[in-house]
Amino acid sequence: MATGEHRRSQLLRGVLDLCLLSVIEDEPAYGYEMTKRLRARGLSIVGEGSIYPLLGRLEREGLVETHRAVSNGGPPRKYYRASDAGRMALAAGIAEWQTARDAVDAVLGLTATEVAA
Amino acid sequence: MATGEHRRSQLLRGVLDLCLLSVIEDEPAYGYEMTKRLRARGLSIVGEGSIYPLLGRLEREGLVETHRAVSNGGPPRKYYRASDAGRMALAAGIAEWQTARDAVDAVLGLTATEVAA
DNA sequence: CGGCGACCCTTGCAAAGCAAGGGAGCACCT
DNA sequence: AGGTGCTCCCTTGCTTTGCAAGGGTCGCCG
Repeated sequence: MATGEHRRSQLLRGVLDLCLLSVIEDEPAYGYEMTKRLRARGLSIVGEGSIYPLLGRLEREGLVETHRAVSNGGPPRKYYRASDAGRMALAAGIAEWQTARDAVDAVLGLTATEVAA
Repeated sequence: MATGEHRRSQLLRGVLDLCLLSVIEDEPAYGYEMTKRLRARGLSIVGEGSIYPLLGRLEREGLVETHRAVSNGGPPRKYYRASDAGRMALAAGIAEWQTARDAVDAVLGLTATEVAA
């Protein structure tokens, strides 16, 4: 089913970074855990391969700060937390998302009232 | 720069084809006009270069049917209309979109029990 | 003492939107 | 009659971005 799984990946384009920022804004986390959090909140298809490069980019752009801490069983964890710039970028990104989302809803004829089924 | 206009392009990933299908489901249209319709409904950044390749793919996949008709001033218009498969794909795609949209909203903390705008 | 699970990271890949470019037919103006 | 401009169609390369696959470290349990 390329039509199903695959489209969902495309839909995450341009939002995944926001999701990551949002998740660590609540409280810092390490990569492995972020995938679990995302999964728990409904984004079920996000794997590690997707977020580590992204996390690296966010760090490079100064949107997140990192620090290391040991774990009880495994290599040291790398914790990520949102920086001030990260929070601002998140807020801006959320605004963009809302705008785009509403526009798409409008085009698709989903303008309110009707939910599911 | 990259943060504003650019992100919006990314957000359209995987939805543009649905938007096109939706627009021509209302009533058939030719490419040039679709961009206007999308623009009128809030998707302001969609250019011709984006939709013609996409339209070609939709036709190749049998989701749209086409026919030619003369215009009063210009080359013959190529009209596109949704096929049965196209309507089904649209319905399926809309469902995917809703799911993904809700998940993203949840992660971004926009769940907020209906702001009822 | 060897394997397993938690945890980190990198390298290719493919999809998809966009900018830019190019062309044809018709009407109107000069 | 000839030029100019609008409508309309289509193609080629580029870039971004998420994903699959693969590999590595560390500590604990069997």
